[in-house]
Amino acid sequence: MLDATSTSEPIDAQALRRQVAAAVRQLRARSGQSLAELANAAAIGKSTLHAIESGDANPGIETLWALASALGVPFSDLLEPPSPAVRVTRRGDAPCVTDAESTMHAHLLTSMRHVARVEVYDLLLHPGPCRDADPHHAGTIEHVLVTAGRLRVGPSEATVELDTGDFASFPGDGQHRYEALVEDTRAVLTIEYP
Amino acid sequence: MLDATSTSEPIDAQALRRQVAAAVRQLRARSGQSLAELANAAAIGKSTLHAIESGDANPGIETLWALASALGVPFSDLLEPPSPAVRVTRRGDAPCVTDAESTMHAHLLTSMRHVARVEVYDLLLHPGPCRDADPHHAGTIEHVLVTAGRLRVGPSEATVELDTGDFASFPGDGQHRYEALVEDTRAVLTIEYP
DNA sequence: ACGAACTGTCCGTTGTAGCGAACGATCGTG
DNA sequence: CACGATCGTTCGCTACAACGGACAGTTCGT
Repeated sequence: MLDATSTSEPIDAQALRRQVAAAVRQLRARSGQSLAELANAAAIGKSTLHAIESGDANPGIETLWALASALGVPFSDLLEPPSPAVRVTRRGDAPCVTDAESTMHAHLLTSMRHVARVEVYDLLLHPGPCRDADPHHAGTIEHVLVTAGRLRVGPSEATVELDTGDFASFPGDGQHRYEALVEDTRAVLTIEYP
Repeated sequence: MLDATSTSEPIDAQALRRQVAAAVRQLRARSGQSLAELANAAAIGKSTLHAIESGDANPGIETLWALASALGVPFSDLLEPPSPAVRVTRRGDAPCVTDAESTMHAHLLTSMRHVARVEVYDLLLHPGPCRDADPHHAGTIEHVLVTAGRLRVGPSEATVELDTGDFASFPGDGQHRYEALVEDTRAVLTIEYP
């Protein structure tokens, strides 16, 4: 019901510029490109890119689109702050919706918008580490709800421990782990492909 | 190395302008605002808004942000084409995937393509009938995996009984029912909005 | 040590995004 | 029918986004 589209939204123009600046700098650093290289790849001026990265420019959407294309990321990655590595919702923390007769209690765990594909898995795990054989496509996000037992999940460098009823979301395009901590651990896995 | 992030992307600047133009026109029409009203609400010039809606402008991100705010939609709604019609491809059986060490058994329950929004709920139900108060938008589909207890679900005229571990999908835009048959029935509900 | 080839930053110029004001079109109302 | 009100449109004007080129601070080879 309640939308609450996302997290911290830029409120003023200043914050918006800083957000774009930070995103571009970070993405360019990740790709290892130099300022001139990226400017050339995106077919924009070096000074233009510099101004954007410095936060003292209000780039047009065409310029920004060229940048996003050259960086190989969707448009919104430049405009919205990156989501944290792992988002955990502990049992009971999620907003609860109850019907009139109070026969049903629904906890909204997550909401995905504009996704191309979603898969839902029923997971049964035995204790022991289990690394995903094939890393998924860039941009995939995994959502895990533990329905029985205890589970350690997340990106390899930042795993979290979930109890029964806990929920977590994390990027699935990098190295990540699933490790049941007790016998007969069960979970529902929802994979979100961009 | 070409992106191919998602669906139909604007390839050139021309298409991008037309996309933004169409989105703004449509959203403004939906909100019932006049051009002058929206321009005033977004604190931008009427002529600016007209140019954007006509597709002969390359608006800056600040202008576009102000527009998205005034329209009450996330930024990306103006830049990415609206999600195409829903086409649900349901997999009847649940193929089982097992990793090398046999510590994890994953059953693919369903796969949704090209959906605009997906919500995941953790459900706790007490025995007794429970009719959904507000029927969802046309085209929504609900997917239910019972993780504990027994549950009777489905469209009011065709409910089915699910045991623990069973999974079902059914349209959620009509009259439908949730009824736990035993105490402490739990389920994971995935709602798929077109 | 010395260029050569880079890095990112700072100018001068130009095209245009964005603005307010003026414009004709359309619609009710006295 | 004439009138004000509102619709979307068009027209200069100004500010600035975007450009190429010049600039200083690096890491390379030889």
